[in-house]
Amino acid sequence: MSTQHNDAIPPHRYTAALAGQIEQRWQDRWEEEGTFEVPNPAGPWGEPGVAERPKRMVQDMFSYPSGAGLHVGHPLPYIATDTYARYLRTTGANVLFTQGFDAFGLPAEQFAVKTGQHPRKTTEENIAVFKRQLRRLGLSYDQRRRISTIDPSYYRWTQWIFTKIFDAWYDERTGRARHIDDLVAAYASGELPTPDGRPWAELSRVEQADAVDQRRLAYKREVPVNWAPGLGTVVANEEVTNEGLTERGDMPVFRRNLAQWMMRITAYADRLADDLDRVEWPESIKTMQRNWIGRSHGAAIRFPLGDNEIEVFTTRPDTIFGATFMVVAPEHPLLDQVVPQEWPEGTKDAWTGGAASPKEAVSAYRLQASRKSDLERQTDDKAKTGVFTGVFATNPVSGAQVPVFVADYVLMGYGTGAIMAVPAEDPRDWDFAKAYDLPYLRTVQPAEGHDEDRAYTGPGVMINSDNERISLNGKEIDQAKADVIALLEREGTGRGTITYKLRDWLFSRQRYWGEPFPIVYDEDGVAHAVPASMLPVELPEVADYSPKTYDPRDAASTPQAPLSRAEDWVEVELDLGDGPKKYRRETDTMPNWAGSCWYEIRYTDAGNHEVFVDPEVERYWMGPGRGEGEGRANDTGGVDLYIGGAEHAVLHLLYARFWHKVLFDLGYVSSEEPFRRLFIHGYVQAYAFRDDRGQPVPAAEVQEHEEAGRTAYTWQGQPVTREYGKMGKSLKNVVTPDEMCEEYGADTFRVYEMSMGPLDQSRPWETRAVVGSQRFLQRLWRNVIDEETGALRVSDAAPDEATLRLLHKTIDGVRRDFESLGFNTAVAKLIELNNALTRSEAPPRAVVEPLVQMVSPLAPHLAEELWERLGHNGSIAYEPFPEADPALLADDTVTCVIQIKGKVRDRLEVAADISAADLETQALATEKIKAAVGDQVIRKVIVRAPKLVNIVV
RNA sequence: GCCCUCGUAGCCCAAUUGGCAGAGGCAGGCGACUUAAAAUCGCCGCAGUGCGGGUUCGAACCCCGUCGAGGGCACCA
Repeated sequence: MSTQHNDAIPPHRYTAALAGQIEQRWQDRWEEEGTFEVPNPAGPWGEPGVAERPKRMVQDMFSYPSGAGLHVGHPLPYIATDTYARYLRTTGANVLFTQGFDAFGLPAEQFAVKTGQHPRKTTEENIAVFKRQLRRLGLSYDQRRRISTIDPSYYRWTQWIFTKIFDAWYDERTGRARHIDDLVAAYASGELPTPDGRPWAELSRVEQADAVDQRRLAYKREVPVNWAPGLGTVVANEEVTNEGLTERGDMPVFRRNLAQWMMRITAYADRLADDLDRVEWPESIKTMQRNWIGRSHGAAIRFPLGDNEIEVFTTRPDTIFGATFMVVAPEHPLLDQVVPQEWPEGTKDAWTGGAASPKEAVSAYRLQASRKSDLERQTDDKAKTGVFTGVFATNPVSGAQVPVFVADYVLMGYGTGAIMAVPAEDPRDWDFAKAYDLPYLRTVQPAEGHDEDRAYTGPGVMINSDNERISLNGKEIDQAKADVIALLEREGTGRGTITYKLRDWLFSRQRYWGEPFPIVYDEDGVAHAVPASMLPVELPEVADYSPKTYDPRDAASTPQAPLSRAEDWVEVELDLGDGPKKYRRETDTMPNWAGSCWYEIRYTDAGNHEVFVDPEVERYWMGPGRGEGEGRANDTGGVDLYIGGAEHAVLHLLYARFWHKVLFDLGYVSSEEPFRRLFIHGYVQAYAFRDDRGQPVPAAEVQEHEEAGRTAYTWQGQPVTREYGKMGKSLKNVVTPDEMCEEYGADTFRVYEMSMGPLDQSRPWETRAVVGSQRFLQRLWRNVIDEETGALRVSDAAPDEATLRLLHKTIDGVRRDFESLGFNTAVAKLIELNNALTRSEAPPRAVVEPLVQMVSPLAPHLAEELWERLGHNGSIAYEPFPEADPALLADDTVTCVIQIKGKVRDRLEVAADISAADLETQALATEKIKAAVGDQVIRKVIVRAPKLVNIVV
């Protein structure tokens, strides 16, 4: 047996194996000692004096414990928040940092349907795998605060919040939510009219309940959904293919109206839009939310049509003189009343769809449109279809008679389901006008060079827009809008309006693996909230997790949720205050979003089983004016730093904001927003390689060659092509953190992830480059520890001037980088300082110790180990971050560049505090400059002392 | 189609935010150590910032146009 290989490696080298031992040891110790458990000002984890301590709350978005485990992309944000949290602890802050699991959801349920395995079992197994993988990375979570949405002790409070939303209504007069009792009182006193205007006392019990339900923030309503009888479930729009089949199983989908729980998020549209101005989020995400809310100011305008009228919504009332026709949605109710028997005079052939009469044409078109799913109507290519309805309406401003069409590019669900079509200024109307031989009239002067064969949507002045009642010509668009609205309101033909794209949130799911609703129905079908004392309503065991399925083509069938099979659970006798009575439980469950709508609040007080959060605890961690919010005007409060991916830019972040605002209105939290500062991270992506048949080949086995000056790739000798994108099993390019920890150690992996590039940018993974981070940590180790003997190498001698200056510059720079999440540049500065020390025989302790401290947020295990070997007893985690000495930051002399017309011509060593006049004199006097200027006339000299002089000749 | 990011050396990325294009890492080359190799250490950078214009004394950075990559939304009147 040969031991040559082992002999070659010094016994105390920082290898992956040694790193592994060190990492394991410190992870155990942190856990035993509860190093990262953080106290609260009150409640179960309350400690005296905490309320006065500065705090920070740092959080990643929930992770979903999928069965596939983690790849190297997943931990990127976790390592970043951990590094940041660790840095914050060294600045004296009380840091709340933990992580939990968003563990309800479809994948576990589908697995359960397939295998009969209880979703709780598979989910908990997945969570265990995740926890093991994450533990190995040394993330400094407060383990006590880790929560999982599937725990009854958590979803008890999710249900409780639901009952609070159910028991609330939005009072438009005050612009906030109030308890439902206030609504009953307002109805009873006549302060608010009942829905049909009759006095409250005259309504029956069921009618009263109905009147209240109509204004609840959580309410039940018949809404159109995608019903797939073959699957027995309702599917989301994105799960329906272009062919109108389900993505999973290719089952037919039918549009059906079903009673579903809804959340009245539209009541908060204005506040959700306006408060974006008060949070520190990336502009791109704010824009996406604003677009999603889609608040648009426009006008509702009534176009007379015989004895009837069509009300349209438009954002461009200024263009009303250019409205040459109108379009209504196929579902528009007016079509049932106004379509005549015969084509009127002036009907063009193209308008009729080949039908003998308008009635036939319209009903044929409506039938055709009804067969399309929403998605089909939207993706059906750009071709516009429609038919003439046989009627003309009157433009209330210009007086023109305009033909009315029905077309499915107008949606019943938005605005009024009818538009005035202005082809000259709207591309969709333009397309329709071209297809159906309709005229256009420009009312905004197009910019120079505009293609005459296209609609013009840009700015300009109004043209062709005047008559005896109004003149818009020559005015800007905004002014023209205001003028038209004023005229409409004066003449009673329209009004200025605000509409939103945002719709109420469909909150029901016909699934098993979700939170049960805390709702029961009495014998009249009236819904009652389950009182707090009876929560949680636990998920019952069922024999079969799948919903009842039907013949795939049986459109008339009705969904039966999996919970409805648990009959013993559904039928229940409760005493809700008026004696024991029989009730039926709601059998829908909540959507995946519910658990992630408030988890940040629960993190702050996860051990409290009396309330969902102690108000004092919430105020401390999330209240306005604290942490990052200190000194901020009009601060909203909320988590100090929330990091996540852009895929949650709209839905999760909007829903969580909505719940938070309701809780704020009802007085349960002091913060107005859940996340004061948001940071969106980039993705770790990867190259994938395909052979000539387009099949992915294992990326790790692909070889790189130089071929005719270009890089070529081969796998097992055959050429393959490279593409860039996500990491995934099917692309055979997955690299896992486990492999990296095995091969290099967790600290190396952490440093590499942080040094790859800026956190907000995506970048490709390159295993080959990880060794650079390992070498850095090895050099650091070697600067402290002798590889042969294991002895300390540091000296107590004072560092030289240059090293000392470098140290203080590094401290200053690294601190700034940590503050701004610039971990890649922080690592570069630390490598530079470390490299400066490798030249030294015995590196000075006065430099080594601060270096180890600065490395500790990035490579915490190694830093703890070195800190201990340097003779310190406690953990390095709370050692105060080194302070930079300002006197050592400023150099005595600097290199000044001298430019002529912006081109560098000479350099000058000058004192850092040189005056502008002296510098100019010196610069003009150097030989090179004198030669370069020659006899040219100096027109101007720009001096930026002490670094730059620019001479303009 | 619309919106948001990003294009700097063979590759990943810096550049005190309008002032010397190069901090750090990978790969590569040369040298030292070694019988040799690995490891380690030292040294080595003419890419002018995707492309075309503009503003400026001065542009990687600001503006306009254009091409490419990634992400998001989608007939929202």
